[in-house]
Amino acid sequence: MKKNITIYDIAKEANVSPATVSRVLTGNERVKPITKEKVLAIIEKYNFRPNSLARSLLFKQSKMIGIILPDINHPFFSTLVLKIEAHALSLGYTTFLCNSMNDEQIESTYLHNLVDKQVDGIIFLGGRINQVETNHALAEEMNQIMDRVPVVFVNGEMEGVDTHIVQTDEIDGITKVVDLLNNLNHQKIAFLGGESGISSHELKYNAFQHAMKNNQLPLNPDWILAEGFEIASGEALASQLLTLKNRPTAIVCVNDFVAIGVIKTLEKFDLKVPEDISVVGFDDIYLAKDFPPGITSVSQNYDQLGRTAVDVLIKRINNELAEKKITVPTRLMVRNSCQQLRE
Amino acid sequence: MKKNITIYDIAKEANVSPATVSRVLTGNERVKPITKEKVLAIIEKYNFRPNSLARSLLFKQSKMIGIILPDINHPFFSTLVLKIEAHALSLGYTTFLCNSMNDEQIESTYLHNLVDKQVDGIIFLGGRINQVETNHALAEEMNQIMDRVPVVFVNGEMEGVDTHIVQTDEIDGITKVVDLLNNLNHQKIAFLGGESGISSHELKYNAFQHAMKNNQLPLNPDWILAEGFEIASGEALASQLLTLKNRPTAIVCVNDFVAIGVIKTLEKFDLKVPEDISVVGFDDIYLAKDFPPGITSVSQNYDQLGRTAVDVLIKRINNELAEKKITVPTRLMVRNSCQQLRE
DNA sequence: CTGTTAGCGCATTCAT
DNA sequence: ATGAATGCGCTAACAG
Repeated sequence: MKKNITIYDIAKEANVSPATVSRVLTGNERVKPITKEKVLAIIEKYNFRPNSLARSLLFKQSKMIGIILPDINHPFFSTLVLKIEAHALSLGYTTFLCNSMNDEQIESTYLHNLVDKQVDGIIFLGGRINQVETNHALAEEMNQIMDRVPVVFVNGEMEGVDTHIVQTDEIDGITKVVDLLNNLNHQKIAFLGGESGISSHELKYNAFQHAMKNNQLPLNPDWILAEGFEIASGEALASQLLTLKNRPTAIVCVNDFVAIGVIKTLEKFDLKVPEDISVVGFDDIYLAKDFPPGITSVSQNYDQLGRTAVDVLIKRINNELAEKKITVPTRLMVRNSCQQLRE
Repeated sequence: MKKNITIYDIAKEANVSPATVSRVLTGNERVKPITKEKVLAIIEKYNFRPNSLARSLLFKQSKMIGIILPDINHPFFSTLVLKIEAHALSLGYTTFLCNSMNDEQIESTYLHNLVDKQVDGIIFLGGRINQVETNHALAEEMNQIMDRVPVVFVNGEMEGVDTHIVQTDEIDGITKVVDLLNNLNHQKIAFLGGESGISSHELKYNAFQHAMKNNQLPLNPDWILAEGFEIASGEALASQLLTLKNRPTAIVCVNDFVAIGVIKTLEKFDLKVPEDISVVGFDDIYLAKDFPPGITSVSQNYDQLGRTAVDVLIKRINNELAEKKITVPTRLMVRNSCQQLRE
């Protein structure tokens, strides 16, 4: 294309040394106003911008933060990423987004890619850090990465990997949900969705069991069905649930997608939500309020979650101390998908 | 943190020159197997990985592609980005995502940021390239960017900016929609959503007018309402439409979000979709099939759109010829939100 | 087959 | 206040 213009070119045309150009660029040292004007004019003229690769090479910092996540297409992630990006940008960092498409291989590739590109830190969401049984090889890899660049986990952890964690208080979230349903007189409550071995499911499921016991509500194994986090999962699970003679009066879903699938299926079977059956989701994706009848859900506090992750990471980057594990509170968003049980 | 390990460290420990290490790294030149083994062992031992910043500086290519878009939170963009990223990755490029949050200022910041970071090319979606009235200053800026790095526009263009464009055949998409409704005997058809001055609206609106005329259907100005691309826009517009005594029997929406808002509102007014009124969307976001009753929509062929954009850009990066403007066909996804008009 | 050297673009010493 | 020299980590010439 076109020859790259450098500070040398600017210097030559301005009859100064490259060092002087560099000085006006950074503003770190004094330059005589006249000289400065002259240099600035040439810079303007050629629309010159310094090569940030060269800078990064010199400074050993790129001002880039890598983000690894399973799937940007999921509202939970896209919303969170947006918050992370905005906050990072306000702090002078650019973010580098990597979709692993839930593939451990791609995850590894990106992880190394980011290190190669000299990102200053990495925020890791979902994927391998979301597995209850830590895969040893993956943990090992993670540790190697952390030898080079600080990493923050969001909503996950790995056995044998000692890093900083920012997490949603999923347990408290589910507890609030069960309490709500209990207050609405529901006793027959189902828990649908998720996948055994995935911590964002296990955490919630355990919290569900606890909360049910605490409220002295019966746990019916027939009403505990796990089979994914997608809309289709919700549809499949609801269909399965409806084959039972003894049906629950309320359904807690592992996330909003599953809740959407469940609601769709219930309506298909001519069961009204919330009149015939109450449904609650989790995540409070932007659709929760727009999907009829408006889904009661647990908000993950995206903004706080994202900001905190960035703040912790940047502290680590600057070798400052940071809390090892920060838990972000949830907020129950009550909408129209559940109501008082009618006798 | 920890001292960065370089090829010099590897070289010293292996008793070879840095050049030799570099050779085994790139594999471009022959190295005696024994030597190679030895070097590889040390690399392995330290888990060494070459600094890609240094490489990029040398090669004057970063193997990075920048993507600028208004909002990753919108399914249209997140889906498209996913396709772009996957294809780019398969071709050895990493993508650098930038959300402008629909702010021209941020858009500019990112644009320059990407150039500074020496991306090899930029894919531009939405934002300034989506305005019918090109803003001169922004076009100027765009041209300056293009002096340094090739740019491909997706679904947009700017007056005075001569670049490569990949676009969805929105006109044909809308035409298909009107033809469909016409075949279902609808004559009273509304067009809702969008924003005057935004090309993704104007294009569709004009196509709508044409198609209506071609089918000899009447255009009722009361049924043409534009006020945004969001779910809330659809709700507002539908409410407005329903105040009329003379109501349409079918509604074409500028996109699926608007369609969702419209359907929500219709149901709220006890109008059944499609029994009482037919609704069609655009984009075929993943929700279209899941939002009751299943929204008939026009698919943008995300995969083809994304791949083509990447392919064109990479051709430009490699100074190969590429078609200046490529139009990607749409596909009508017929679902349950419209039906034959009952007399 | 391998070592030496130079340079990618920049900012920062150390001189002057 | 400014210029010359150096090095960040790497690879491609050029020698040997």
